Amino acid sequence: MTATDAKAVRPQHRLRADAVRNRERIVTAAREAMVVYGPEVAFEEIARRAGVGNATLYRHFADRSELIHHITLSVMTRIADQAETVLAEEPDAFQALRRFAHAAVEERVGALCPLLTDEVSFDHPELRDARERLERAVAALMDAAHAGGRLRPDVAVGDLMVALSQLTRPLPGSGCADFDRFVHRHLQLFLDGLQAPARSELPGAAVTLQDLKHHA
Amino acid sequence: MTATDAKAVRPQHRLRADAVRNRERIVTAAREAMVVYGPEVAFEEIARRAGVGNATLYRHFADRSELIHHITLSVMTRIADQAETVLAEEPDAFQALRRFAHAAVEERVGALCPLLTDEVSFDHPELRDARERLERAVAALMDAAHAGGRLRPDVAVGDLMVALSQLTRPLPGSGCADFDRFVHRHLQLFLDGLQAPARSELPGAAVTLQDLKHHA
Amino acid sequence: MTATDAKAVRPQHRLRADAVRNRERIVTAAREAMVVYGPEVAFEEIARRAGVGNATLYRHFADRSELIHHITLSVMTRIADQAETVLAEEPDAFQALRRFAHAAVEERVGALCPLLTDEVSFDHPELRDARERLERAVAALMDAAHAGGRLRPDVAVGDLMVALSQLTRPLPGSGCADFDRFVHRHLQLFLDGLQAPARSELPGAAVTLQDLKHHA
Amino acid sequence: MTATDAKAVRPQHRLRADAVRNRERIVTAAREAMVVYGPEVAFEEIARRAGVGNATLYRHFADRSELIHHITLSVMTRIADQAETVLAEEPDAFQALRRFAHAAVEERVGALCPLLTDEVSFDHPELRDARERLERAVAALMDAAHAGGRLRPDVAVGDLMVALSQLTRPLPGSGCADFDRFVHRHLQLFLDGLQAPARSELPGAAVTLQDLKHHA
DNA sequence: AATGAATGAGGGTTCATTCAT
DNA sequence: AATGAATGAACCCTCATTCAT
Repeated sequence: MTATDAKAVRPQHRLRADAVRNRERIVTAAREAMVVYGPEVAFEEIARRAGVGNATLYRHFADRSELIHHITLSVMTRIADQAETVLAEEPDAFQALRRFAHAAVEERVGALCPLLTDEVSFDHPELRDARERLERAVAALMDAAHAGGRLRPDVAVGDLMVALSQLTRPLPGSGCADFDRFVHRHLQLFLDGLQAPARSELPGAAVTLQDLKHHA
Repeated sequence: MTATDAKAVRPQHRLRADAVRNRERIVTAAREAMVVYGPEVAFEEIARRAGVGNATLYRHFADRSELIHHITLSVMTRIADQAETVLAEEPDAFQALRRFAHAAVEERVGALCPLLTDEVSFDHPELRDARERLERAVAALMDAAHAGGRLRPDVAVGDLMVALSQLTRPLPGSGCADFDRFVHRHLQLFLDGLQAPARSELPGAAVTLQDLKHHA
Repeated sequence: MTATDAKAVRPQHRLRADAVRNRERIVTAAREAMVVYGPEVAFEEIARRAGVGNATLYRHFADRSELIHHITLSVMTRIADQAETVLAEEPDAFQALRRFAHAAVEERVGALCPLLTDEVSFDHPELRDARERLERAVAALMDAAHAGGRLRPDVAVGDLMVALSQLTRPLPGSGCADFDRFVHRHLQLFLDGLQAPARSELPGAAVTLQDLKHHA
Repeated sequence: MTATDAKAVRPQHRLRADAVRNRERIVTAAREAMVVYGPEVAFEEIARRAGVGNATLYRHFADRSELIHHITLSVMTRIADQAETVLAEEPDAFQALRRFAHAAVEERVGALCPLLTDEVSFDHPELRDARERLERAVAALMDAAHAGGRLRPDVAVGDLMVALSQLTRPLPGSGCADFDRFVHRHLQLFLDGLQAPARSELPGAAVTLQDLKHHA
C-alpha cells in the first residue's frame, strides 16, 4: 500500500488535532445538554459546556438538525454495541435485559428523544440503518427473554425504549448527578414490571421503533 | 357607604364574573399547554387557547412563575382529591394505588415537574400545604397497600410521584399528544413492578416529597 | 348607513392611532433606507430612522419581503400618480417626460430596485397590477413623445425606468443631500440623450418592465 | 551574510513567485466580486474566486479598506491607461470620449464607487496621484472635445465620472450579471446628452474629481 | 507563505413583559 | 378589566478577523 492509497481510503482531508478534540467535546456536550434540556437546547449552552465559542459549533455542524443527527447516530450506535455485547456475554436472558437497560441509561439513551420528534433525521439512511441495527439487537435480547419465558409476552422493543428514555430524562435546571439516584431505582422497578408472569393487563399495543414515527 | 366601597372592606375584592371565568380558563389552558409543549410554552399559545389577549395573563398572574405556582397548586389539589376519593371508595389496596396513578395521569401530573425545579414556588406556604396534603393522601394509599402486603416494602411516596411525573412528561419540542398512548401502558408496567413480592433489589433509597427538594 | 355597515366596509379591525403613525413612519424610513443601502439594509437601521424598536417592524410586516412588497407598491403607485398627473397637465410631450422623470426622483424611484431582484414579490397580483399601471402611464407619456417626434424611437419604458433608478441611487454612507446635487443634473443629461433626433446608434434592445424579470 | 538576510537589506523583499501570483489573483477576484456583489462582498467569496484560503487575503491586505485601496488603484490606473491610449489613437474628439467611456465600463469603473465614500483611502498619496493622473487624462479628452465644439460646455470631468459610476453600479443584493446589457445602452444615451449643442439647461455646477470629496 | 480552525461581534427574529388605549 | 401595541433581551446564525499549524 502506498501513501497515495491512504488518501484514497480517507477522501475527507484529515482534521487538525485540535479540531478533532473540539468536535468530540462538542458532541459530548451536546449529548449531555440535549438529555437535560431537550433538542431545543440553546447552542450557547452546548458551546459553554464544550468550552468553545458558539460559532465553532457551526463549523462542525451546518445546523441544529445535523448536530442532532450525529448525536442520535452516536448514541444509537453505542447502545446497539451495548446490546450486542450483553447478548454475547450474559447467559441469563432476563438479566441480560437488565444489564442492557442500565447500560443504556449510562450511555444517555434520553438523548434519543429527538428521534421521535425530528422529521428530517428520521428518514436519513444512515440513521435508519442504525435504528434497525439497534432494534435488531434489542429485539434479540427481548426474544431470548421471551423464549425463556422470563419476559411477559405483551411487550415489545418500543415499550422498553420509550420508557427508558422517559425515565432517564433529567429535570431541567437540576444537576444530572442528583437526579441519577432515581433513574436506576425506577428503571429497576419498571424492569420488574416487565418480568413474566404479567401481573396486569396492558392497555394499548406493543410497538417497534419503526412504528414510533408513524404515530408521532 | 356605597357598594363600591366593598373593595376597602375586602382587599381581595370580588372579581367580576367574566374575570373569574377568564382566570379559570387561563389556568386550564396553561395546564394543557404546558403538558403538551413543556413549561416553556409561549404565553401567546396559552392566551390563544384561553381565548383572551396576551396582556390579560399578566392581569391575573404577575409572571410565569406565578402562573406555574397556580397550576401546580391546582394539579396537586385535584390529585389529592383523587387520592382521597380512591382511598374512600376502593377496598382493594393495590387496586386503589393503580386507580390513583392512572387518575393522576389524566389530571396531568406531568405538569408538576416544574415544581421540582422552581425554587421560589417550592417554599410557598400555600404550595407546601397542598404538597403535604397530597403526600398524606398518597402515603395513606401506600400504607394501606404495604399493610396488606400488596406493595413491595422498599418503595415510598417519592418513588411513585417522581416516576409518575417522569413517565408523563411530554417530549420537549413536540406537540406530541400521541405520546399519551404510551403513558398508561408504561405506568401499568411500573405499577406491576411496585407490586409485592419484590422481584429485584433496588439501588438507592425510598424518598418522600419533602426530600426531593433537599437533593434537587 | 348603519354602524354595522362601517365594519363591513373595513373588515380588518381599526388600528390604534399610534400604530397607524408608527406604520407610516416605518414605511417612510424603510423607503429612504432602501434607496440608500439597497434592499438588504439592516432592519435596525430602518427602526432607528423610524424611531421605533426593531421588533415593531415585525408586528407590522411579517418579514423583509412583506416590507419590500409594501414599499415597492407604495412607490410605484405614487410614481404612476405622477405620470398620470403630468400626462393630464403638460401639453408639451417631451417636457412632460422631463417633469415625470424629475418627479420620480423625488418620489425615490431608486427604491424600486428590489423589483428587479426579489423573486417573490414580482409575481404578486397586487404588484403586478401596480407595475402594469405604472408601465401604461409611462408608456402613454413616451408614446405621446414618440408621436410628436420628440423622443428618439429606439427607446422604451424599461430604458427610462432602469436608468432613472441607477442615476438616483445615492452612494451608501453618504448623506442623501450631498448626492442629490448630481441627480437632477445627470438625469437632465440623460433626458437630453433621449430626445430626437438620435445622436447615436444604441446597442441592445429596448425593454419593457415586464421584460426586466425574464432576464434578471 | 546569507541570502536570507536579503530581507534586512530590502524591507520590501521580493515576494515568492506563488505569492505574487496569489496577490494578483486576489485583486482580480476582488474586483470582479465587488462589481457583482457590491463592496460588502464576503471575503470568503473573494477567496473562493481567487482559489486561495481565506487567511491568505489577510497576508496580502491588512483589512477590507486596504483591499479596496488596491482595487481602486488598479482600476484607476487601468482606466487612465485607456484614456491615454484613446487620446493618442482616436482623431475624432467626441468619438474618443465615447470609446473611453465604454472602455471604462469594461474595466469595471463601477468598482470605484467605494472611492467616494471611504475616508481613509481618499487621502492616500498613491491614490491621489492615480486620481490626478486619471483626471488629467480624462480632462484632456474632454478639453479636446470642448475645443472641437463637440462637447457641451457646461459639463466637466466629475459629471462624466460620477454618471459613469452610477450607471455601472450593480444592483445591491443581486449577482446581476445580466444587468450589463443595459449599461452600454444607457451610457450611450448619456453620451448623446453630453454632445453639443446642449439640449437643455443643467441644474447645479460641473465638478472635478477633487471636488467630489469636499462635498461627499 | 499558506491555510484550516476559532471566535466575537453583528444582524435577524421571537417572545416575555410592559405600556397605552 | 381587557387588550392591541411596543420593545428589550435572548437566541440563531454569519462573517470579518485572528490564531495555530
